[in-house]
Amino acid sequence: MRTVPTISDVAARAGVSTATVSRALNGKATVDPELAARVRQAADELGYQPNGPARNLRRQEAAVVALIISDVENPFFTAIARGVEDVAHEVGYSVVLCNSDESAEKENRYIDIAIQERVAGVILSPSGPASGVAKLAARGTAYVAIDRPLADHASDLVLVDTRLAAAEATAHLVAEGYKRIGCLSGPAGVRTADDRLAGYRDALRTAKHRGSTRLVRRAEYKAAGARRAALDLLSQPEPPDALLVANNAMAVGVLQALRELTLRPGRDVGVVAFDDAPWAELLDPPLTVVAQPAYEIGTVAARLLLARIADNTRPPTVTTLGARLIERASSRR
Amino acid sequence: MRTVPTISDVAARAGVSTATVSRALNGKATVDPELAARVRQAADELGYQPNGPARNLRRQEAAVVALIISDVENPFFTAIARGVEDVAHEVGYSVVLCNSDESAEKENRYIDIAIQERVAGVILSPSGPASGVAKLAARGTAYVAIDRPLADHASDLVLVDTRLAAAEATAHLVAEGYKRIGCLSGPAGVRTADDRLAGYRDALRTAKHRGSTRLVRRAEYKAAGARRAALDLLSQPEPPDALLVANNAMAVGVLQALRELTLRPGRDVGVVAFDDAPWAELLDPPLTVVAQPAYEIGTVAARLLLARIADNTRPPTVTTLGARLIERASSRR
DNA sequence: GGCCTCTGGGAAATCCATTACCCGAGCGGT
DNA sequence: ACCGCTCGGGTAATGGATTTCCCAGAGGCC
Repeated sequence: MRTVPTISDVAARAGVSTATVSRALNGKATVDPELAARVRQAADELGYQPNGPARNLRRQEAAVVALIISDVENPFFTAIARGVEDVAHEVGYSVVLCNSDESAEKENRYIDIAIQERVAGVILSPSGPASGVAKLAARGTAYVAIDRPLADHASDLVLVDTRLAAAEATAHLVAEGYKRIGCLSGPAGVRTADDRLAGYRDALRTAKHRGSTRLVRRAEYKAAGARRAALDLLSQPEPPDALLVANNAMAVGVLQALRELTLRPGRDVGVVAFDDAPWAELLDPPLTVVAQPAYEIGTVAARLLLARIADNTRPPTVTTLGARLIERASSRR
Repeated sequence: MRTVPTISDVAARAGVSTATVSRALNGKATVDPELAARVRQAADELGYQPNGPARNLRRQEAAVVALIISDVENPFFTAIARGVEDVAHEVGYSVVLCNSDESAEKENRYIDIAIQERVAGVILSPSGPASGVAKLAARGTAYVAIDRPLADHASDLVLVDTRLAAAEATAHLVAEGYKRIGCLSGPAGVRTADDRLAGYRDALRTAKHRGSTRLVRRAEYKAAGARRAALDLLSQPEPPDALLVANNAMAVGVLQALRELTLRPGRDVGVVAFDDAPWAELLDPPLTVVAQPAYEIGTVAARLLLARIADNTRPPTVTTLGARLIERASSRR
C-alpha cells in the first residue's frame, strides 16, 4: 500500500518549506518564479494532489456548491444542473448534484451533509415550505432556492411566473375553442403545482368559463399517477375536452391514457403541458408546451449564489423569469 | 456571525471528554448508555454537526462515492445514477454526481477532485481508453468502470453486451424484410459506438446482406449531429430503407430528419434505436428500441464498488448484462 | 485480602494544508 | 555608513474530529 505524497514531501524534494510550496501552488504573488517552477516540478514528479479535507478544514470552506434537486430524471432539473455547472466552473467551483426525490427526508439528509462538508453554498428546489433550509440560515451558509419559494424570505429566490404561464396556456385553449378545459396538477402543497392550478383558474374566470372540481385532478409529478388521474377524468359522464398538464413526466402519463382510450390529442382532447422536451415535437400531433427557461434558472441561481458567498449580508432578492408558450398541434382541433 | 459548535463544546456541555463524545456519536460499543444519552442531548441542544473535513482528514476517507457520467441529460445515465444512489444510501454513503460531458478534460478534472477529496470510490463511464483512471489506480482509490471498458484490466467493469444487442436489432430489421439497412453510430473510438457498429455488421454478414460504407454514418451522441447525418444518408441516390440508431439522443435527431423528409418510420424507413425512454411508445408509430438495463448497471456497479472499497485486492471482474429488444411498430412495414 | 483482568473513559498525538508572524537580506535615501 | 523599508521565505500555530495509549476502578478468583 503506497503512501500518498504530502506537502512536506514536495517541500523536501524542492528544498523549500511547506509554506512556500503552499504559496507557490496556490499562485500567491510573492514567490520567486524560479522557486515556484521548482516546486511545481517537484509536485508533478511526485504526482502530488493536495489533501482536500485538510485544505477545507483550514480554509473553513470548500470550493463546492451543492445542488439539491427533486428529480434527476426530469429534464427540467437536469437542464438547471447544466446552467449551474457552467457558471460555477468558470470561477473554479465544483458542483455536486444531489437527488432528493421529492422526499423531505432525503432533502434534509443532503442539507446536513452539505453543512457538514462545509460547502460554500447550496442551491435547492425545496420539497416543501417547512424545509430544512432553516439549518442553512442558522449556520450562515449561503443558499438560493429555485423553482419553489420558501416560507422565510431570508435568501435569494429564482422562480418562474408559473401562474401567469398556466393562465396563458389555459387562455390559449379557450381561444382555440375548447369548452370544458381540465387541469392535472401536482401534489397539493407543492407551490408550483398550486400556482399552476391557480393560473388555470384565473384564466377560466377571465374567460367566464365555469370551472368545476370535476375537471381538476392532482397527482404526483410522475407519469403513473397522471395516467390514472387522466383515465379517471376522461371516463366521467361529461369529460373535459382539453387538459392543462403541470409537468413533463405527467404529460407522458396523460398521453398514455389518451392512447388507451383511443382519443387523439388536439382533435379529441386539447393538450398543453409544462416543460418542453426534445421529443415533444416528434409526437403526432406535436405537443404544445409551456417552455420554462430551465438553463437560465440554473445560471441565474448560480450567479446569485456566488454573489451571496462573497457577501452573505446582501439583501434577499427574488428573480422571476418568464415561461414561453410554444403552440404546436396538440392544442388545435 | 455566530460560531459553529465543535466537539469540545459538546464535550463541555455534557461534562465529558471529546473522545467520549466522538465515541458516543459514532455508536462505538463501549460507552455507558447513560453517558451516551447525555452526549446526544448536548449535541442536539447545540445543533452540533461534526466538521466533515476534519473527520475526513483524520479518517483519510470520506463516506462518499463519486459518479462521473458523460451526459446528465441522457436518461440512460440518470437511470444509472438512481441505481447507484439507491444502493449507496443503504449503507450510508452519499453519491455525488459529476457530469463530464464526453470531455476527457472535464472527466480528468473530476477525477482529480475525487482524489483530492479522498472519496471512498469512483464509478465512471470513461470518455476514452486513455482515461485518467490511471491516477485512481496509482492512488489505490477503488473504482468501477461502467458502459465502456478501460484499456487496463485492473478493476471491475460493468458492461452491456451491446454488440450482440446491435446484431439482434439488425437481424430483426432483416427479418422484417428491410433490404438496405443503415447504421448511425456514435463517434469512432467510443467503445459502445464501435461495438454497436460491429454488431450491425455481424448481423448483415450472417444474413448475407451486402454492407456498404454508404449506409453507415457516425456522429456525436447527440440529436443535432444525428439529424444532419440522417438527412445526408437518406438523400443519397440509393438511401437506406431502415436505420439502426446508436442512442436515445440520436434517435431524436433521426426522427426529426424523417419528419423533415416526410418519411414515415416503419413504412418508409424502419427504425430501431438504443435506449428505451418513456416517450418511445407515445410516438406514432411507437419506436422499437434496444432497452439497456440502466438501473441495474447502477446497482451492480455500486455493489462492486462497495466490495472493492472493503477490499481493494480482490481480483478484477467483468459483468456483462444483456439488453432487450422491444419490438414496436417503427420497425414494421 | 491480594492479585489479576477487564472496561470505560481521559489526555494527547495525529491527519495535512494554510497562514500569521517573524527574520534576514538587499536597497535607496541622507 | 547607517537607518528603515520592502520582499521573499521559514517557523510554528491552527483548524476539529478520531484514535492510540494509558490509567483508574470494578469485579472475579484463589
